[in-house]
Amino acid sequence: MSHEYNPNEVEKKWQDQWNETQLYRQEIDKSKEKHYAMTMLPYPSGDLHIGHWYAMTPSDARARFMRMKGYNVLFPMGFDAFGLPAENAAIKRNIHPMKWTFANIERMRGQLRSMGAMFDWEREAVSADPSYYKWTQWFFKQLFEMDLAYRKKAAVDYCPECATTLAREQVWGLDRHCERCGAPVIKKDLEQWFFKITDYAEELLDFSKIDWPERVKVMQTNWIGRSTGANVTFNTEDGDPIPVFTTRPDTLWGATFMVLAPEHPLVNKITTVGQKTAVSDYISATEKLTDIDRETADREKTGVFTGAYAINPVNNAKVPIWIADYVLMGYGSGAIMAVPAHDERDFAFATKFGLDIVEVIRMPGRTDEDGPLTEAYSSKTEGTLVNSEQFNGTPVTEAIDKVIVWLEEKGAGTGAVNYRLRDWLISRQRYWGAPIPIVYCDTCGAVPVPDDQLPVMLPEDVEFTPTGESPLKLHEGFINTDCPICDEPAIRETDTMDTFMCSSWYQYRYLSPNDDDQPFDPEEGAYWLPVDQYTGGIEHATMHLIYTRFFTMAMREMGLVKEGEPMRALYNQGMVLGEDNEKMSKSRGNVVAPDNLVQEFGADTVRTYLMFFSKWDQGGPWNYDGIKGPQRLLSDVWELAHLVIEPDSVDEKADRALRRKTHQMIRKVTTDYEGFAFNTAIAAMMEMRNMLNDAARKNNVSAEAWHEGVDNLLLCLAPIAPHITEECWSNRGRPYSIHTQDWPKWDEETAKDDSITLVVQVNGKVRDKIETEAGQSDDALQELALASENVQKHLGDNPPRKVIVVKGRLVNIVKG
RNA sequence: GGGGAUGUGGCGGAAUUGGUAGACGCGCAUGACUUAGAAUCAUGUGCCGCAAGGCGUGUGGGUUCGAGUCCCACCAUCCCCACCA
Repeated sequence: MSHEYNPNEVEKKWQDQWNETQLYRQEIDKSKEKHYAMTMLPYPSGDLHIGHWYAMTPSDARARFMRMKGYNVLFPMGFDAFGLPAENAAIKRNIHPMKWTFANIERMRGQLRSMGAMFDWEREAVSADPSYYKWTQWFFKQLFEMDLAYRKKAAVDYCPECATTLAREQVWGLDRHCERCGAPVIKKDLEQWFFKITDYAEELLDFSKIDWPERVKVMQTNWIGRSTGANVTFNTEDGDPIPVFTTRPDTLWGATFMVLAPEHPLVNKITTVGQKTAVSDYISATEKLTDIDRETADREKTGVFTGAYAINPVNNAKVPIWIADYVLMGYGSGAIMAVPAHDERDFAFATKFGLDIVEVIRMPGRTDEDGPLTEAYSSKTEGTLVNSEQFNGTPVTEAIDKVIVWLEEKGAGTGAVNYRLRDWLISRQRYWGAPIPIVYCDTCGAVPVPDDQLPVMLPEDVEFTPTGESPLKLHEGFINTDCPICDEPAIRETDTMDTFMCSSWYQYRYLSPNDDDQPFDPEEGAYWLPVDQYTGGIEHATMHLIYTRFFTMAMREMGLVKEGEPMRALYNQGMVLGEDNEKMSKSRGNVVAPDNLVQEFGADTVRTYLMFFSKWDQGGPWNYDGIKGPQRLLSDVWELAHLVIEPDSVDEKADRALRRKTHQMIRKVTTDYEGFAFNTAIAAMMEMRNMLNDAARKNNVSAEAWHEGVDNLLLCLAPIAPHITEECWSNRGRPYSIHTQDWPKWDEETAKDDSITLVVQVNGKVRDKIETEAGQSDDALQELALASENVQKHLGDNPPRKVIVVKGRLVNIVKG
């Protein structure tokens, strides 16, 4: 039996065999506990990137581990197949997006298979398939009927390059560029569909039911941006109410002016004749500003007086109303009460325009003699109220609540919560997405397409223009239809849905991807849901991972799921970088192509290296030399597994040491897999390999100890390197398949060390190391330590002042 | 400006969570095998020092018998959010 390890041959052989024997068919089995493991599905860009391998193969290893531990594991795969690149390819290369997408999927399926992952392809879901988007549309209708979808005209972020609107999350960077193409994003007034994700802001802030990384929870919390305070209504002199939100109702007496966003609907009405020109000049100047300029915090404040005044409801003071671009229409009510003494921005504005600054919070230690404030004082924890009538002398810490109570009694305001989270804009002016199933009728308004007419199919006979404008808008056959209610001629919605809509519910479609009667089979759902372990990149923290939570909460209202949280546990992997420690990119020329690696090293080696070079959540640079370590490990495992061992004599000590190592390895690998620490698990298996190598060379261990070691090494390695372990297992005459074997158990007694290295310190510095029997009493260890020659030398004549014994490990002697 | 994370040999990274710093791997050095190389095997490998010994986890302080780990201040890098009222 002198066959060489040929990875490509072995991998092909077993991938075929697994396929034939349906080893990875995943079906309901109520005799077993279920485990729904899921890794984020890829976009079919055409080529599998090493990043996909990095995201998916450790996730696969974890799923395989859970399977061997006895769980019935569901580990599906699919494609998030709608989206812009397909359309861009269509425009550039004159290929239909559908053709492009499905060709890519075909190619990527093959690449994904080369990973040797345990995906159940029977459960594959493809979001661009009509049988899938039928249900995406159905969900849109459900949300519409639940009043969670609405249409409004809004100034939305628009990418001129992609010719479509973007969700706020898809606008990136200080310069506010398009997530996809990098072009600067502009504002545009359009009628758009929104989902009321803000209705769930409070529940989305509650992470108590899920075990997600702190980082993601913090990012989502900041994104939702809850702040508490009060809504207070100021009235103009003409009696027009201007509601404002403030987090500092305690500073109301210091509100010496108001500022409205230039887009505020009241601006036109209240501006006095004399200020008309100045105001309209300012508004058009603002419109010309890019968002880059407008939203830079350290920019000098600009603004203009409207000529109008409002009445401060707490003291009836007459305060001027200004407009300024530092107040944003999209947050709160688009208007603020300005308290220059206690808000940095208002202070800067008041200073520039010579507006009154009234101190209403007295900072501790400050007196009247200190003169006017030189900067805003905004502490929420220190200071007391002044110039605030009956509240004078109230500490700030109590004042906020007291003022709210008083405002409510007086009818001037109410306690309020405000969120930074906006409703989710889902309309896209693009072709390659799920059409929004709405028909506009002159008499009946916006009417949802009846269920029996779903899906609203994307027409295939479309022409793409270089401008990127959606060809749906030009497709007469698509646009013109009849109203489902009154049967009169009507017009179809030509926008399609944000692809995040498709990926918000794919974990449900996997349950029964071919079901034509419902989004998913409830029986499957009852068994598999929710997802137990989700893995994927951190970049989705405030997008996909918020959307899918919202979606599931809404699905709970629809009665489709029991729990409002889609994924119980989440793990974020890091990123593989290029050899130069930089993000991989074509322009840098540091891209690592997995297909070539598989050719050269085999999938098992690539998998092992990816899981070995760093802890999974950290990521790190790829290194072509570094892959040699895992490569040697696997070729050694191959040799060891095929070795025939016939010891002339057995060295009891070596035999015992090998058995101990075996059980220590099982223990270490088991706990490491549980915590996604594949790197240290592999290190433990390498130690095992080293010891087996040594035993083989010396030929001094029993056949029992040897086979126990080799078999358990194969079992431990199986989740990471599924092909080579299957082949070795099979060649050793073990039953098919290694992947359905029980996860090995370790014996604590066998794993126990029988000797220890006692570390002896004097004043915390290591002065001796003594090999001694394990399990001795503290007193015995202390005696042993004190007897050390080296210790005596360092101790001198004085008796030790103190001796600390760390059980079974260390003795520290404090000099007298 | 706010929030979060990270900093350990030539390199990737370990460290039972306050108890031997540097596991495991790469690389390197020396040796073996070889006509030679590749591969493989053996031994060594934090730094300074012939040695005894000393120094060492971004920097400076502190707590402790004992600190990579805890506390305070600072430096550097990365990520997220950002005129959010």
